[in-house]
Amino acid sequence: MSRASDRAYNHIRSMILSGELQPGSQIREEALAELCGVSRTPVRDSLRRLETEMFVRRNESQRSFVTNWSLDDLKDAFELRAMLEAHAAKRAALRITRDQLARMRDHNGKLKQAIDASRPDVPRFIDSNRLFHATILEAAASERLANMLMQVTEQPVILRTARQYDLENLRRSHHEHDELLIAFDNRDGDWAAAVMTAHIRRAFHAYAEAHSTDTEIRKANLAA
Amino acid sequence: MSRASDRAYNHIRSMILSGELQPGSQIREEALAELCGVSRTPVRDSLRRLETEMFVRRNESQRSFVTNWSLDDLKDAFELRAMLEAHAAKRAALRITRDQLARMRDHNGKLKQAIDASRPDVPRFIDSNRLFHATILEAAASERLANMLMQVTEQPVILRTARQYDLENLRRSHHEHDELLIAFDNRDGDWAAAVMTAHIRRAFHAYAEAHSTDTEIRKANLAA
DNA sequence: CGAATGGCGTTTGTATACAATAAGCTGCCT
DNA sequence: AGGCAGCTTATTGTATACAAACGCCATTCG
Repeated sequence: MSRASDRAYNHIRSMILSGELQPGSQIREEALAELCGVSRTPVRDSLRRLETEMFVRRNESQRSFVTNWSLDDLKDAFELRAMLEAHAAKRAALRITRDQLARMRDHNGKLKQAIDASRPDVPRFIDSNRLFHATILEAAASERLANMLMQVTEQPVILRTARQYDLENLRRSHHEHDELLIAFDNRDGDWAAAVMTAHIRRAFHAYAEAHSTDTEIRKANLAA
Repeated sequence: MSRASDRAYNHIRSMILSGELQPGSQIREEALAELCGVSRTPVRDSLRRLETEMFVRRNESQRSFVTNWSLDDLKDAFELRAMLEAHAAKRAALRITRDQLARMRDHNGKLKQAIDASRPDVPRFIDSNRLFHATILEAAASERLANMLMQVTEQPVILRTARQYDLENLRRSHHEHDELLIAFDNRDGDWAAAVMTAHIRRAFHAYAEAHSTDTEIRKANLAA
């Protein structure tokens, strides 16, 4: 994508994710265009794209609004993600090359280093984690599957999820990755799929728990 | 969507599906705009949309081309579709209402009538089939899932698939739908998912067989 | 003779003006 | 007072002009 379009897309997306654009609020193309310093044309492109990614929705008369996520929506997205990633893992187990496997080991090694540092290095954890999963997707060798997973893997939500992991959860991730590697080594697709399902679903529950704590804290603050 | 955009989208899509725009050939926005009788703006929108649906792909320098499907690509799409529809069936089995169930029965009844006519009425079969599956999706109550399934359910491929079904395959579809209804009646999600998986995978193999026959006929014609 | 480079033509990207549509308001009628 | 009609304004849709990027071809230089 080109410069203005990219800028608009990233800008709008980050405004949504940061809460600068409130969930449920209306979005006007011209206002965004000014904020992004571009014309309406690339803004329109971005909105269409964000719409397919479900960050934005349009009402029956074509007005755009920031999507208001419910916990159920998130659960839905995670459920689909778990299914798709498990499928990817299964495919990957049957196709993965020595080189890809080596790279995955490397990523998981770096991930462990990030945890084992005196203070856990969360950004590094996140980056290694991303590369680890990206390699699986590469080994799965299905462009369609990759596209779909992108749609359901809201990087931002993931990111917030990881930030909220406690050390225990980070360690679990590392061990699950290790088990995945063994399953891959054995070319056992069903095993890989099962480990992956567990991996994603645990992540969701860790997120949901942190989220509900958040909500309770917020409620408490409001009550005070 | 609005008039010009709609027109462009449908026109381009049907030109791709009919083969009027050959797989692999480059697409120029202005040429399409003329063909559709609109300006480039709605054409661009349509191309972006068709790109996410994988009917069109763009090279690294933003030129657009009609996607050239391989049998493997189709297999991929069907595999994902089978997985997603099975998931939908499972969710539907746990949520479906009396009314939705009644409508499904009705659609499947009409489908049977279309088969039982003196000569099978394929368009009516296709329509009832579509409504049957749409009702499952409605009962599954996941907008995300519905969106994803749309992406992987190339109506046209489906349509050609159904056209190539022999009567035996149409009857099988009817019976599989019947079994799905029983699974739904029993609120047995796993049963429903299993039947659905079988249903979609059978459809794929029926298609692949017909397709390979086609290919052989074409080859024979070329050789002659 | 081959490879690099520069310019030209083609194609896409962006901005902007104008058209169409829908929402909201105002005032009138009941 | 309530609701509807018609107008006004806000917002999106479409067309078009211009800018930028890219590929292709020819020409030149090693």
